[in-house]
Amino acid sequence: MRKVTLYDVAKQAGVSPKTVSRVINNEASVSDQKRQVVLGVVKKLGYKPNNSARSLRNKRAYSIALLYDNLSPAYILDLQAGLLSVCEQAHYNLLIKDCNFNNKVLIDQVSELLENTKVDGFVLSPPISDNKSLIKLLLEKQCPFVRIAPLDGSLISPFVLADDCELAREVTDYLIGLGHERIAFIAGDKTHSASIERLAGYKQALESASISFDEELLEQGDFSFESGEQCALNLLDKAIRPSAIFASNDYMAAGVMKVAQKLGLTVPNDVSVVGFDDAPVSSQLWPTLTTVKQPVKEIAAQSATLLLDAINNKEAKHESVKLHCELVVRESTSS
Amino acid sequence: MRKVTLYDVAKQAGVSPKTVSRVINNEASVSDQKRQVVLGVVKKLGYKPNNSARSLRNKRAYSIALLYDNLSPAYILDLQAGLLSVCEQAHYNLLIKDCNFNNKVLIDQVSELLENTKVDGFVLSPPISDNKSLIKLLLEKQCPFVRIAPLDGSLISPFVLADDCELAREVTDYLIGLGHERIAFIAGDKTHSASIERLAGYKQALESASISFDEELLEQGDFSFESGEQCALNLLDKAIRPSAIFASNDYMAAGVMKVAQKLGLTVPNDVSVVGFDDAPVSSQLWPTLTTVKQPVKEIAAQSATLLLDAINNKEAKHESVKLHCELVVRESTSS
DNA sequence: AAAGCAAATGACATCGATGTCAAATTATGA
DNA sequence: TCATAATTTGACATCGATGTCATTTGCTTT
Repeated sequence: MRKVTLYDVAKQAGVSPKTVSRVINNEASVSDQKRQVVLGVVKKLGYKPNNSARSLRNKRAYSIALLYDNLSPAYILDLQAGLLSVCEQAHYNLLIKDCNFNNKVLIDQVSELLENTKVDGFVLSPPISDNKSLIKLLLEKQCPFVRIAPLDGSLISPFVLADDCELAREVTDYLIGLGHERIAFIAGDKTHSASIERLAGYKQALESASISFDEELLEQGDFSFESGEQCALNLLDKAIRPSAIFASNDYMAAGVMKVAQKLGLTVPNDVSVVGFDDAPVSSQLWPTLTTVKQPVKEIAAQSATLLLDAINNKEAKHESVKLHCELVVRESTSS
Repeated sequence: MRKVTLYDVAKQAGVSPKTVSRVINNEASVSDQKRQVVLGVVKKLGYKPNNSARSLRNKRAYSIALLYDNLSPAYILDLQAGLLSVCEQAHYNLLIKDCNFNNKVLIDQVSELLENTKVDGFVLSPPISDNKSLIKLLLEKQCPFVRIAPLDGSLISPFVLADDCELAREVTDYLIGLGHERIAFIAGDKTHSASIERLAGYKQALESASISFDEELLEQGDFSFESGEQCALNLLDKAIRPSAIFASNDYMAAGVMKVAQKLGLTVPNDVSVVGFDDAPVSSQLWPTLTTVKQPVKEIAAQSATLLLDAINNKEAKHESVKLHCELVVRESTSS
């Protein structure tokens, strides 16, 4: 049983191959009648277009690439899963590219993907979403791309993000609701929009509750476990300890828990701790960590959808989409 | 500047396109003289063969697929990185396939990859490495594949694994060296060879040290955090507690730590804990976890190399490769 | 009913690499 | 030296889909 081609479909349907091609590609000038016939035969024979042939003719690879850097593995894997779900539907391939290297190499590799592999579009995950030289390149080459959680909210491309600010506000409100007033905040790497947004949400909540923002209670981390430890040391060493610490990701929160326990403090009795991201570690610690779950798969799926839109409809306007996060209350917080 | 094709090279080199093709594909019957000339021009023009055209003609996709199931995200990401490093060199694509679904769907999806995408080979990661129906399918279709850490050590395909048994022995020796005698073991999911091997190593070490194996000290987990908790509860509830617990992965070890701490025990003073895999969590706990680091990237790179060999040299004999793990001593163990 | 025009359709060439097979070249042996 | 075998080499067709452009069909309009 040979592979069915366009020609097989054409013969069965009694039309020319070109007409079948038109139907497959959803082109305009085909009569409804023939279109129906062709679609029928396509279904009957289980015809699937040959990607190699299409690529050859069209100079397109029918594939998109995900560029990522060393964030949390679980986050990256969820992104991949979300992208894959859409790509499979659309018969696109997903290429993955670990960009854990210097900028020059990144640019070279992306150029190579554009020129040789003819990748149709890119998904940039943070912090690559704001890589200036990369974005310049993609804009110059007019290659469609989508950014995930960019700092730069201009519509140079579609982008997708989570409502980090709102949820940070909600977390802080929740802590305030528990009776906390001295709530410390550990900010993350400034090159991620998430850091900025989460800090903003924290400040907003304080303001709504008329708690004045105290510079003393703000520490600057970089999303790593070690930075969490360091910041926690600074915070817990103060004359008057904060009664709650909100770290802007789970790795730093884990660092906080370690330091607290080392200092003989009990979480949450002596100090409440909150993280962000719902990384695996948040349910593998004791006490388990109250945190915020981002809809990472949905973010990725949306990104893929927007990207495919942009690829197949060059005139489409760029959109941005914001998705909802969810507070996950576990054991590391109490009044 | 148009893309360079075979024809451009042929013209410059003063030979026929077919000859260039022969050189590119390393075929035999080309005189050394012409071969040199062609290679020179190839380099000079920076010629890269067009994958779509090759695929179309050869009915091969120049890509391999990684099949994985929900193990630890960090493990999967390392596998991907190792595979990518080899694939990029060889100008192969890597497709990734999350197989987190039932067997029938898996088989369908793999068939689809074989028949439509024309994937050239597969890398099976555990526990898929021992999926009977999948292996049957691949053997029938004569599609090359490599298994990572299979239970079944027969050479139906090349396979790559880590020296789990030796390292489990080394870990146990290390604990014995610290003076421990009541060393408990938490086994992992039996469908992973790692579980079997790690248990074997543990038993061997006991035997060498003339410590008799005590059924009481063996618990059966499934690699999850929760199973670690459960097993730890069983173990720490005994009349005479074990003085050390060796969990066969880090997630279960994290579960053990949680339970120990909940019961008011101090790690490592009251009980030493060891994990396996060097997952991120092992350095995000307190105390940090003594564990074993597998060379996951190297395992993946080796797998890719063996797979590409098998693809490009159908007559090649199947090999198996075993790679070394490394004991990482951290804070969760003491005498 | 004839002319005029838009929409639908198809013939053919093409994308880039390679298999097939025949021609040209070189090597071998008598 | 010449016939014959072995090796190189190249002409041409082909993989499957689609762009180009010419042709046909169907529909207005006068």
